[in-house]
Amino acid sequence: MTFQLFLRGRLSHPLSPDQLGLLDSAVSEIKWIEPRRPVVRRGATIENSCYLISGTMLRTVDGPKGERQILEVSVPGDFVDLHGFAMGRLDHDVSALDRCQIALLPHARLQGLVARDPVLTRILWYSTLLDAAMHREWIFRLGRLNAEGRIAHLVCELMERMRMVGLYKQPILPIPLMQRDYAEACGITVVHANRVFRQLREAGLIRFAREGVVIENEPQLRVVAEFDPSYLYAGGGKLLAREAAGVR
Amino acid sequence: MTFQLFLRGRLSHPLSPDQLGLLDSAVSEIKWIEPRRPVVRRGATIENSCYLISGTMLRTVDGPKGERQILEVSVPGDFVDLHGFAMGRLDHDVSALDRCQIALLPHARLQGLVARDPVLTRILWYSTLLDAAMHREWIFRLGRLNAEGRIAHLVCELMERMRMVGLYKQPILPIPLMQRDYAEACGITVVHANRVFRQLREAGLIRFAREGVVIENEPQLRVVAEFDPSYLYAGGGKLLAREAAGVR
DNA sequence: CGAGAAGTTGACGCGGCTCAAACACCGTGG
DNA sequence: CCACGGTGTTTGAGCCGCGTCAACTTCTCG
Repeated sequence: MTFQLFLRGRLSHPLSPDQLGLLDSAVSEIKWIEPRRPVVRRGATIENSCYLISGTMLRTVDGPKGERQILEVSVPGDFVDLHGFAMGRLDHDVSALDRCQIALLPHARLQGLVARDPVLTRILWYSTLLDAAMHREWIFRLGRLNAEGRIAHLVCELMERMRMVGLYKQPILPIPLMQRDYAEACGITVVHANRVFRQLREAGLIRFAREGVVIENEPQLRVVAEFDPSYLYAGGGKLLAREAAGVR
Repeated sequence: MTFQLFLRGRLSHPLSPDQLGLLDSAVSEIKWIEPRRPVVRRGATIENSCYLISGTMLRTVDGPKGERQILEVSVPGDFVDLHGFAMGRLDHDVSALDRCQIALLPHARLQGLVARDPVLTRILWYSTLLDAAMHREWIFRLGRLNAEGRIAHLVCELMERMRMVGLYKQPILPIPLMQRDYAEACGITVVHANRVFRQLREAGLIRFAREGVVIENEPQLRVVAEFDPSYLYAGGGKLLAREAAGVR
């Protein structure tokens, strides 16, 4: 069941066996990617979209001076570059963080699928919009939080997303990001990321480890992160926490 | 012709009269919004999507401590909250910057349109993906550029987008953002935004004015901004182009 | 012509960057 | 078995970009 985790926890009704079957039938190939290997390069015209079955992938852009910015961390169940189907090319790079298993879906087959099934089309559309919603929260994170808040916020997001696909087993967040990756995702330097991790460790919130961050005080971490998970659309969309919490 | 500017410059084949007619028929109401008035509040379930005919709108989020972050500046021809159609609610606020004219499209009618016309559906999907692409560039801007670069980059983007819809007439960029808005879009304070504008003025790149920034040295501005417009997909995506042309 | 809002400027402090060095952890080859 | 180099983490010293606080000026409009 390749697409078992697809949109898990993000729809009010889970995908039907029919829909899962249709998606399965659009897969041309399943393959493994070695750690830190690129999968799609910015600007290349692509003929497949890529669904992540297991492992972690990174979406990044590089500035003209070589500065690397991580745009998103993809976890199992994510359609990594589905938007490439509607856009024809990617405006950023995609690469594997650790060893990844991916399914390739030729655009020609997606084309047929979309022509035949409007409901599934809407679902695919929705999944690309979830990406956009996460992008917006990253903009907020980078624009309005300090270094500590940014790292805490990123950890909260990944924790929440891993929980939705059933891959977060307390207290370890099994995503092997290095401190450099956290720095590149949060717009700070490695050195400062390290200082922030120390600070968070001494406050008893999280501990950094190779295999993944260890969460020691999730409630307090959320406070530091100013984290409101409603942008992740758990359950497919309901009331927002910030609103439900009271303030107008 | 309400949708004359829709995706102008973003498709290799312009929208057909049929497609424009279909969109027109989905409009329930056209109305004006006064400056700085909210249009959609975060979390509210919405029944219409909102297309911007003239004026400028802002998409923003507020943190729990009241920090406001601008997520995007919408210009005429933009479908401001089309993603609300596929998601059911918005995760951010939308408000008018100046006096705006908008067209409301009830989701029920969009629903019918989408069920009937797969090509137009793809085009609408594509337009929401353009938003996501801009979001990604904002992430890069906030994560990797300093204050000067961020403001320069924002100005470059707005210039380019206004040019695509034929609304940038040299040398004025007719978007009445205040310095506070630039600050809130770029993750800096008003005071510092002001210093950056002085710096850019003394360097002869741009001058700030109420009615809009005056561009004095576009090539150099792009250098400072590290600006690469490819993320705006001028000319459109390959796959989509074929479809828009009516090829099956 | 008064009042509020937006823009401008200075003084000062802090968060995060830079440079630099040391330390821990690995896989490799002698 | 140890020596070794490479990569990632940790920590310190000093500096600068940007934030904060607080005036003051200029614009706009009633």
